[in-house]
Amino acid sequence: MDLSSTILGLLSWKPLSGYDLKGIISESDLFYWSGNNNQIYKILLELQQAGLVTFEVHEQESLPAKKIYSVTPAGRALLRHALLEAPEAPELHKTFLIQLAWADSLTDDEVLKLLKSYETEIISRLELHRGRALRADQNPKRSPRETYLWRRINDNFIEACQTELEWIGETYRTIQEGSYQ
Amino acid sequence: MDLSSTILGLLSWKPLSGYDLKGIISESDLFYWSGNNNQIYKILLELQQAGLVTFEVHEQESLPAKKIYSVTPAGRALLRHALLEAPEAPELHKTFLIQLAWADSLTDDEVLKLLKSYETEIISRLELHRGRALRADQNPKRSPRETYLWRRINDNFIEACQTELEWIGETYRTIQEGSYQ
DNA sequence: ACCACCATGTAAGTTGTTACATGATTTG
DNA sequence: CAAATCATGTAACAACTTACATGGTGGT
Repeated sequence: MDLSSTILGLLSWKPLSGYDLKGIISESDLFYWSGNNNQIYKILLELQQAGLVTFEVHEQESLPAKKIYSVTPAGRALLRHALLEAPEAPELHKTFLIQLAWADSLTDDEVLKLLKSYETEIISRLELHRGRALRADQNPKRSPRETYLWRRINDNFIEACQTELEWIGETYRTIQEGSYQ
Repeated sequence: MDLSSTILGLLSWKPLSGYDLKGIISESDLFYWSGNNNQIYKILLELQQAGLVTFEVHEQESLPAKKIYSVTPAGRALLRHALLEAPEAPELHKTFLIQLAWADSLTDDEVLKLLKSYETEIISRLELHRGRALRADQNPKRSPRETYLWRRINDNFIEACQTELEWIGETYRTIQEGSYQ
């Protein structure tokens, strides 16, 4: 699942403009790309030239015109193919753990302070995902199963946060007590 | 924590060649970069030109000579500075969840098959990290705290796998029973 | 007045990937 | 005899980021 398949997926849900896609991608954690113009507009052009998407220009009064993209049957076929590819294990980019890995030159106090501020960071992520569970009305809900899967995807992020918080707590206590000796 | 700080960290542990760094980085999940030559040798050159590392050429009989890099005091100072930067929340690249997000066009059976094969993938990751806990003799152990932190970093990956497996199990059962309706 | 939002796009740069080149030595 | 390991490095390309350009509308 790369960015173009993700865009195909989004468009298979409902027709969207490049600007819409940018907004959705840059706000989500699931679609982890930055959502910058350069990539999105370039991919849309490529998809369109490959006959996987088409667009209609929607003129608006007092606002710039927008190109609303939707998936062609060929696009749907390609997406389906991509969805059946063998799942890959997640890539976890936990830079904080790298920080800890080389923390030997830091004092206990400095390490504890880092753990606390990491905890704050994770808590705010957790709040974010919990909030997202409530206003999930803009999620795709084409079938009961899809509604369920989207809730489960959000749960996945919530559970990851909770596991991380437990890990932080245990690590913090042990260092504070010096009981690793 | 970017790749150059990571390399500084590795060299602050013990002097290493570019080839060593490449091996360590490409085998680890913690240091999530691919560990390709192009980046590593380029960064080593930059670090050296900035006076953050130095190298000694070690000639070997019947093997190519190697440049063994180590950190200078300036390099250590910069690393310490990087270690005290505000921790960032992890970036989770779970492409499988994106696959599920657009799985509406797949049958229940196809989704279940994907979940099973994702489970297999995660189990093998778990085994990998469990194994790594046993032969952790090549980890840095400059202090009891560092030994502890490296064990905890490995635990973090193990716990993430376990949480993922529980999530998979619950999702699988619910879809199999159709009890999301 | 200034900033944000809408909506498209481009330019310039950094980072990251795969593949190649060299060449001796060891392993299957 | 082919492949992998050791060890350095380069070339060509793909992916990604930040910033800019345009220009009207609406809010503080």
